[in-house]
Amino acid sequence: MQTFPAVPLAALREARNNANPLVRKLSHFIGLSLVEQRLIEELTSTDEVVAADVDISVEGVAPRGVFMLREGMAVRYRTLPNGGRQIMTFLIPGDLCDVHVFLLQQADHSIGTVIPSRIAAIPRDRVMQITARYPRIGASFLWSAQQEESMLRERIVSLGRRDARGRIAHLLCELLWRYSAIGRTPDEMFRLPLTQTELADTLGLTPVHVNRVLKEFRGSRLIAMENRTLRLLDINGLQEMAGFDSSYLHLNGASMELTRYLAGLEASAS
Amino acid sequence: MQTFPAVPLAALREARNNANPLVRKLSHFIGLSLVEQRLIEELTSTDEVVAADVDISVEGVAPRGVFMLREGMAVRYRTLPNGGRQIMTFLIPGDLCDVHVFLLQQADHSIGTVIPSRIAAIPRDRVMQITARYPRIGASFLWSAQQEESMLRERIVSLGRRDARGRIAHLLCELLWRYSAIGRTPDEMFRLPLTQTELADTLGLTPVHVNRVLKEFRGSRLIAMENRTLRLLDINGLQEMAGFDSSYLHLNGASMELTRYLAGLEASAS
DNA sequence: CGTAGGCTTGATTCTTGTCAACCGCGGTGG
DNA sequence: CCACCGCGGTTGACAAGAATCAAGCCTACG
Repeated sequence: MQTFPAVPLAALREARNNANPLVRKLSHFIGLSLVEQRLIEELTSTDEVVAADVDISVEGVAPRGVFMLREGMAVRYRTLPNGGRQIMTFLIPGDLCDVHVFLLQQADHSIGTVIPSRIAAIPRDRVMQITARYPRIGASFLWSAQQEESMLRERIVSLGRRDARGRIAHLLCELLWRYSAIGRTPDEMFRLPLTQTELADTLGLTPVHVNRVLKEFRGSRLIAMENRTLRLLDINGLQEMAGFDSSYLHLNGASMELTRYLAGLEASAS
Repeated sequence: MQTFPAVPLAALREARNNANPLVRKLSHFIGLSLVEQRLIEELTSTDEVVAADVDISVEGVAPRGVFMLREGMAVRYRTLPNGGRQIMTFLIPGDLCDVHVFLLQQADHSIGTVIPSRIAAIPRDRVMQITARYPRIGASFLWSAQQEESMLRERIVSLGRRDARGRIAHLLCELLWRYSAIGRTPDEMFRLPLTQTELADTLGLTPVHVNRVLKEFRGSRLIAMENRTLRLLDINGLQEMAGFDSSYLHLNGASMELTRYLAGLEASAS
């Protein structure tokens, strides 16, 4: 991570330990000042409880506003004419939903919780105001969208060119990295609240086959599961099996050049 | 498509017949004024010839500037440790490349031509200026990015939940719709300059299997191929086989509400 | 005229899907 | 308090879709 005079180290440390998962996530891209952190916290300050298996946004209807997932887990998915469904993405705490979807007449997929969750509804015009006024926040939101898109591409690679083992291993590694980016992976362990059917719908497999592969992973001591909590025992083994390369997550910060450019914008805006 | 007083019908007609494929594509989202059309044409006025099988942007290095594909065809792809490759997207004329990638330190995938092509390099600061000054152009670029993302999700659905026939049929339908959106499909026919290996690398199949399915399609008179030009003989049959629903391409225009909102911005900007 | 890349085809293998049954647990209602 | 129910996980037997291996063919091109 590049530090730059514009943001003091103390602010950086603060961001990395911030209780707000969005601030933590964004801090992997750019150092946010304390003011910027407060603004993001305020932007995502509402708190709404959503039960498990509830659709927040549904295919075919005009998307409702922007929101951030605060706690829990949600999936983007699409149901097919033949009854099947495909999960495209997992939303974990700190994930923003579709800052730009308002451009579309209707959502082309649904978003639904898989476990009880909490979301922060974000008024669209506040987003507009803040991103216009604070270019670094705007840039970090765009970065977040780029990261999501990159994850979509990586899923395409998984589905197209990895076998069942590789797909599952890759997904587990991805989740570990993402949880770790928001500071929620003590001991390479995280809660995996997904049913095997949900995993199958994500990975283009059947629940039966997912079960068999997980069993194999447990047998070869790659993972361990105790009451819905997953522990990755052999991360290197999993990463190798998956051909996992974390660079697609872009967690290594903005370039010096961009950081400087944004600092310039910041200065001229205020 | 919603017409709105801000843009006269003549301009709409002009956009729909514009020689610039980007203008044509964007006109499916929003009616661009003649001035806006001229600006986009000017923005994409440079012309650079690129041979077949040349990488325009390569994985691991900082992305070069924005460009538009003017003629030909390119693919986004990633090569895997084991030597395989996965194509994620096709770029056809009018496709913009990564208005926002400059945020990333390094590209997570490569972009390369598959046939001789022509591209228009676009200076990033001109994009910034124009999108800031002309919100409708800015919005249409964002729409274009949303559309691309939507195509990524649809590919995930294909790879995850459609069999070989469905995947191929879906891809052909998608290309037909996209070519038709830029006015290049006389008689449901278009040039398909891809080798079967490239198709396989897109669809998560082997070249051999792609060959067999195409043979079957020809046999059942779904398609016909004569010297590298493909004709879809039975579009309904293909769409049904694929479970194809074009709404993910979002070609049906912006909502009235958004159109009005952008007109407002336009007015206040000038 | 020779060659390489791409297309075509057949024989065979194997990964994954399908079908079916059973288990165990948590919730619910009698 | 207990029987019932349903969902999710587990396992086995079998089927099928796609991969693999291998060879021949055509054509554009040097």
